[in-house]
Amino acid sequence: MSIQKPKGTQDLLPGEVEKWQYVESKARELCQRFNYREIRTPIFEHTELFQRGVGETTDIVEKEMYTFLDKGNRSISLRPEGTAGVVRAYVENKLYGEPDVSKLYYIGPMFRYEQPQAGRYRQLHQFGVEAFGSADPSMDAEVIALGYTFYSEVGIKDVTVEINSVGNPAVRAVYREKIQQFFAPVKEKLCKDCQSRFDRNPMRILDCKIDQKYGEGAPTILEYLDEECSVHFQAVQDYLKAMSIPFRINPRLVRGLDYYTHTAFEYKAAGIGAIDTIGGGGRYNGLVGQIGGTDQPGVGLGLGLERTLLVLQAQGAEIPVARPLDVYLVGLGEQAEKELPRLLHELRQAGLKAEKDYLGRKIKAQMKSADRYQAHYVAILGEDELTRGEITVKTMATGEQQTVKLDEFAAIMRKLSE
RNA sequence: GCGGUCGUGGCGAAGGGGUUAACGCACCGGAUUGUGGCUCCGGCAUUCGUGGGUUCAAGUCCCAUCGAUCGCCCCA
Repeated sequence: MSIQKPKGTQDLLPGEVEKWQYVESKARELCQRFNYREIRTPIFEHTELFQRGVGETTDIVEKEMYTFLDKGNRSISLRPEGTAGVVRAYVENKLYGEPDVSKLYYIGPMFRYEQPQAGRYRQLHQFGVEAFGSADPSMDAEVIALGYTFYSEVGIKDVTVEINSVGNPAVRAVYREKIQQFFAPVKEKLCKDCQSRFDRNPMRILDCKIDQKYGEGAPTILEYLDEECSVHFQAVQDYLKAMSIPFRINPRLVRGLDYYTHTAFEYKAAGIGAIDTIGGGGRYNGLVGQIGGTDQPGVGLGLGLERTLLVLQAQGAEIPVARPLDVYLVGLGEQAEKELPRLLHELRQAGLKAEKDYLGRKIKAQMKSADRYQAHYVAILGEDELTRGEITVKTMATGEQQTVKLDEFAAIMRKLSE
């Protein structure tokens, strides 16, 4: 058996890759309008960054990282998400010293060692933004709006925005205790997943499909928000309403990363089997300080590009693919064929998309090939034309033919193709 | 990490122990000495993911392994 791609990875072949280019260009163009600038950070980092940043007890760090020792015996991990690396770069390059907030975006691969399924890969791609330096709720709202705008401009219909406040560490500690108290009496009746959630992440029990009935009437974190948290959360909502970004409050929304404070949000859409989350993010006010910088507030999001494309496909969206050929060159006879590379190059220099045969096939097969490429014109150079210094140009749609001077060929083709 | 289903040509897909591995699409050649899309004719898997086993005989049964796919935990 020949070598295969590693489990959970994909080859993006021509025909598919154009869709990625389309989505990526939409993201870049959007970021420009929102005044976010691109940042490119390494695909691998010191493992410690993710342990400290993402959180030691998260699933991502506990069981999903690609970690290895390099030849210098350093523990290195492929990045499982984008925020930690960007925060590290922000701190290391002292971007907090800039006169304004830092608004950054990235597009690139992330790696998680998981069992693949619909919409889940070991190498996945995210488009993300991070905004540092402002704790203002208008920043949260802007980031949420940016993600929503991305989905709608890329052509996805029916994206649901869910938001929640996860408070601050003090609020969460209190709430965690309350929720454990609430579930303690029925702990033995919960499904086995929820029994383990009880200690690890009790808020998740509320999310469980099996134990819905036990969750009824459970306290929500919103009831325990302190003054500051609840004012912030209300302001985010007000801004979203003012921007006409539809959203719904989901007090049970919990994210899988430890660093979130205040606002947490997710984008959901149907069409990828059992998975409905296509992107998410939130505010992370303690993170920059934890990574070692002077403490700076931040808010960001990460959107899954595979999931974006899958939902687009499920919705039957048409994504522009390859553009047809302007000219296909056919040569008949040795002498004429020798002229083709030069003519082809002239066409291309004139800005045209042009092609010829490289397999020594007969004219019939070459015409067929031109047809497959949806060539607008086929230019045929035979011995007759060559001796007269001319070339025959056939308009494929009509079948009409004309003869043009060889030395005016590229210029004429350019005019015809305008 | 766990569970279900599946693995036959470039693609889709029949065949479910008996020995030339259907068919469709695509592709290549010809009918048409220098012209595409339609039609007709012809060609195109020493081999059924890989390894081992059962059998006189194995795509076909058994085991293992790898992969795909879907789901669980969790997430993009």
